[in-house]
Order: sequence, then C-alpha cells, then structure tokens
Amino acid sequence: MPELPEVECLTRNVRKALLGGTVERAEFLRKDLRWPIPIARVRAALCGETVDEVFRRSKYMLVRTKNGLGVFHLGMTGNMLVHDSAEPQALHTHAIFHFRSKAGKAQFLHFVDPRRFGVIDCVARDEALEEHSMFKGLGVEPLAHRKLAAYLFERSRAKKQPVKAFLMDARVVVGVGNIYASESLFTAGIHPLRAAGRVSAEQYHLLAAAIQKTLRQAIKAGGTSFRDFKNSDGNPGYFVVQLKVYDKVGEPCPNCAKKISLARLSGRSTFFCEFCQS
DNA sequence: ATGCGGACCTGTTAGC
DNA sequence: TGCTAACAGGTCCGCA
Repeated sequence: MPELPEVECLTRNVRKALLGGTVERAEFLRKDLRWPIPIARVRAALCGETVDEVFRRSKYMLVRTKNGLGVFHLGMTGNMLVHDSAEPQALHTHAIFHFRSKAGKAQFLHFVDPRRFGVIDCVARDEALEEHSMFKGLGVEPLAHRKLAAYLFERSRAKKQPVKAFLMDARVVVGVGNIYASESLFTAGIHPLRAAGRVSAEQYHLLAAAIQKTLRQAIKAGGTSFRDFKNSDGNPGYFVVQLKVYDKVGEPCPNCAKKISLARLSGRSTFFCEFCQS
C-alpha cells in the first residue's frame, strides 16, 4: 500500500476531513501494532482537542492539536480512511477516531492494517518532532530538497554499499521504497549493485531527477498503488505510473528489449537491465 | 562504523 | 481442486 506518494495523498484526504474539527474519542480494537500503542498518551494528545494541522514527514502522517501530535505509520499494508460509520468496515481495523468536522458532522477515521507493521504513537506537546526517537536522524525529503543530486553525491562518497541500498536508507533520504529504487536506477542507467561511492555526480543528477519525477507523477495521480495497478483488471484511470522494470523479470527491457534481470539485495527483490544499467 | 540478514505479521499467488 | 511454500510496497535490531 504505502509508498511516499500514497502517504502524501492519504494525508491530504485526512487533512481535508479533520482540519479544524475536533477529535471526540479514540477507540482501540487492539493494543499493539508493530509496537505497543501508548493508548493513554495518544488519547491525551488528541481527544477533546481541535486539529490544527495534518502533515506528512517521511512516511509518517502527523495530526497536531495544542496537546501534542498523533503519529501514524502505515507499514506495508496500512490505510487510513474516513467513514460516516463508527463500525469497522474492514477486517483488521485496529483503531477508530471519532471526530466532529469543522462543519459539525460526526465522522470516523479508521486505521486498518492487516500485517500490523504500522505504528500508532504520539509526540508530547513540548517535544520537538525531530528529537523524537522515531524521527531523529531521518534523512531529507526527496521532494522538498533543493539540491538532492548534490546531497546524494556528497553523502555517498565513502560508501561501498550498493547504490540501491544507499537510496533506500531512510537516514539518507526518506520515501524511496523498493519499487522507486529499482525504477529510478533504471531510468538513470545505474546498476543497482554498483557501490554508491562509485556513482558519478552526473549520474546522481539523473537519479535525483528520476526519483522526483516519479514521486510527483504518482502524487498527481492520487497516490496510485503499484500493486493495485497490477491487480486492477479493467479498472480504468487507475493505473497511472507505468513500471519499466519492477516485477518484470524475463520481460523485454523498454530500452533494448533484452530480458529484465532479478537480483536479491539485502533481502529485497531488485529488478534491472544488465545491458542498460552499469 | 558499516552492511547484511532476520524478524515482525497476514494475505495472495505460484507451483506441485 | 487443494495444499504448501514463497513472497509482498517498511523498518528496526543484532551480529559479523
């Protein structure tokens, strides 16, 4: 489900519904996701308060009131949906936030996550976000950073790790998941196993441009999920970001028509064209 | 310090 | 058809 564009789009949806509204009640159907949910503290941060801000940092969605911040991460399979009903609408609904919109309508924000790799947490009012353990040391935002290419080039100089692992390291840059990593390296013509420190400044420019272009495209398209794209048979207007190499082992490279290769890199499937990427 | 593999979970798909 | 194994878009932890 969530790559950065999807979290961005969900955040916008939630903002639209929640901003200026009041959280009245937070209902938890289980007390842990990836980690235990600090239920009392989440309630203290959100309940009875007006929502002043809903924003995204990395793949976290954050909801601010004057009492603190609610923190939501969707893991691999999470989703946050606004419904008119307080009843769970899906299996694996783990939390339901009852709120009254700015216009006075009773609505319900449902947190759903089958695999439970997600997180619900909070940050106290007086605690700086970037000092919180979850956010400390987090890398730059790929879309907000003005000189992403130069930054990546600098950060990578001493690195011997494969450039794909470097790209996916959230301490360097956030929001580049497994799909974007494969796709953007293909677009830039860089072999995913190449040492990050051996990639040229020029190639990092191509890479940064590819990352930003794909992320922007996907956000514009409404945060279309790639796997949904694959699964959505006959659901027109749904697939917007066309994949070039991801999940296409053995299929022809869009450049040279030779077969796309598969490698496993730190446990993740990595797709590339061994003729077009060096 | 760095980089890798395993772990956390359930759902879906490929292969026998 | 029905079972099993492998794998899935993220992130943290511990070990070499």
